[in-house]
Amino acid sequence: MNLNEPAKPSNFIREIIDNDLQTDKYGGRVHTRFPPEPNGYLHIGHAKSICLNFGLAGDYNGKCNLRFDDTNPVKEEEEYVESIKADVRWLGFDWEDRLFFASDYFEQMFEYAVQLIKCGKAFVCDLSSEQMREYRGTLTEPGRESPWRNRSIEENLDLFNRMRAGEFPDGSRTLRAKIDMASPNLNMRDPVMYRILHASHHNTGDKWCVYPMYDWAHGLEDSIEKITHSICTLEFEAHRPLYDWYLIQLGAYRPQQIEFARLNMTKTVMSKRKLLELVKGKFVNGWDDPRMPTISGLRRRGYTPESIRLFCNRIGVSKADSTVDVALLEHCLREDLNKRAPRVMAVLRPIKAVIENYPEGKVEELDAVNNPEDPTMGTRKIPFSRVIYIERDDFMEDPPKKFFRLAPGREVRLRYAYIVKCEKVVKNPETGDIVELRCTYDPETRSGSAEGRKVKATIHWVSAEHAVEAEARIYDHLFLKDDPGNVEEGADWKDNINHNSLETLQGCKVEPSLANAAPGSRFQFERLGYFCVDADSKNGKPVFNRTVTLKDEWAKIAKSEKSGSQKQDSN
RNA sequence: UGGGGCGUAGUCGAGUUGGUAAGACGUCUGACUCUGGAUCAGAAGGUCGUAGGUUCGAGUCCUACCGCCCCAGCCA
Repeated sequence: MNLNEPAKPSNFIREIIDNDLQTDKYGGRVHTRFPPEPNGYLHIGHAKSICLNFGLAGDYNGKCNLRFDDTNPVKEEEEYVESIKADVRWLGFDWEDRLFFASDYFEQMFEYAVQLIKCGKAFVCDLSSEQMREYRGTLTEPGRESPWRNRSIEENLDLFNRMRAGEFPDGSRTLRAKIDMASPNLNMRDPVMYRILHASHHNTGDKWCVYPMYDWAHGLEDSIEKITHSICTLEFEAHRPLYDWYLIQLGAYRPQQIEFARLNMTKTVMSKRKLLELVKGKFVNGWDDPRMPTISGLRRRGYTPESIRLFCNRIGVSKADSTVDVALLEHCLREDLNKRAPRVMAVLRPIKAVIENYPEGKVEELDAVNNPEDPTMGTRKIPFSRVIYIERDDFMEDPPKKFFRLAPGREVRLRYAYIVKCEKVVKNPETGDIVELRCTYDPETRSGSAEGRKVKATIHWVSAEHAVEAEARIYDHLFLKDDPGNVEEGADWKDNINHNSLETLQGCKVEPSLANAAPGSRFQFERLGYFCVDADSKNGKPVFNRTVTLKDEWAKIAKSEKSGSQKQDSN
């Protein structure tokens, strides 16, 4: 895959692979897999894993499988497998003909289990889950062996087959590996391999009523698919001895498990549980709410696959717990969109401006460049007339020193048009609100003319007569704090939700070219930010999601002045 | 507390066989600009968790300590 992306920095996984290639451990092959459980939507943390696994395969001329780890029918649904496939594809990765399901291997896994029983390494246990917990011991005390641990091979075989046949109720028995109840690694204290679950599975229906546990299943899946490097997150580190143990007992092909640190990001939450809670609790409008860190949310927000891949390559891979600043994600987005997004003029909070000395009824078609970063994107015509809308924030009646936009008696350039001067402010006599601005223009200053007068600012505008009415959804971070999960005792992470993370603006005025913009298309609203057409748009009434603002020097100045004056207030 | 991991600038994160610390984001300066965008130039910011030791020399090796994360689901 040629993504035109810079070389990825080295990391400890590449070192392992390089070394394995040198020693010919896997015959020169690199074969990875992305193994999601279809029990939720993918998020940016999964994107890190996807980019890692598919990226490595691509860079080393290997392969990467998409495999659903669907071993728990009570949590998994078809809806999730479809969304996951769509998200991986959207991110730009291709599993070709290698779409697999753990459930495809259930029969084979069962046979492997029989093999383990036959060599005396597994047994059917009748302990209840509570009893098993008691027998397991604690972190500091060894466990005790199950009283069922020494059943004969024949009895184990018989019982295990009858478990499969559905003779026993849920929870009544398990198949367990016979390892070591005194192991300091609790995962090795005779772990459960199969549990009885009379539940129908999204893939196998009611064929099975015993389902394999993760530790038993995962290594087998990797082994069956001849995976070379089985990359997973840090919490599975303590499971690696078990992963290895099963495959060694079976004499099966054994991949190398490698663990890396999962992604955390500021101003958001990443756990499936919390994400689900946000959706179920209606704190957001579904999994694809543009404030969600889900792939579908980011997509709807207007993120590009390229920007997400770029981000994943830039954050690197390591074993240290870390939290990446969301500003880096946003930086990658701007970097990508800056090159590609067509520029367009849109006024989000309009204020009317009448250019008094401009002839009534006259309309000029002015040339505007579509993208100064890319001349091949050409130009377009935009209409200019006597009455226009400008951004309310671009005018201040009593501006501070560092504000150099429009104010009474001051001049600014209207982008692609003329220099205008504010002559008068018209207010509602009752409320004192500014209703409109009366301006004059200098006919000698039309864009492209040889005139060389400089003004301190250029602002965007839309001709009132030609404006298209639009809705804009202004998104901000979903959480107030960098680490929403880090709360005092008794407090809830949801207390950190930013209740102003969505502001819906009606009556926005956008240039006519946007009237029928296709859902999903992305634009830069000049001076404001990048916006993406939402699927809620109707013909002639587009809805825009603000993807991300432009970097805004003025916002920084305004903010620091504000906090400066607050400091003074408190003194 | 038993076991397994991890600790390099505000945040990520490179640091091959020991020769006194890449890069990116963020922050701050300046230049340029018909987007206060982009671009360009530059700056600040690190006792490499701490303390010892080996060595001419240690982020890299040794020892001890400290801190953080994970494991006691018939979840993954």
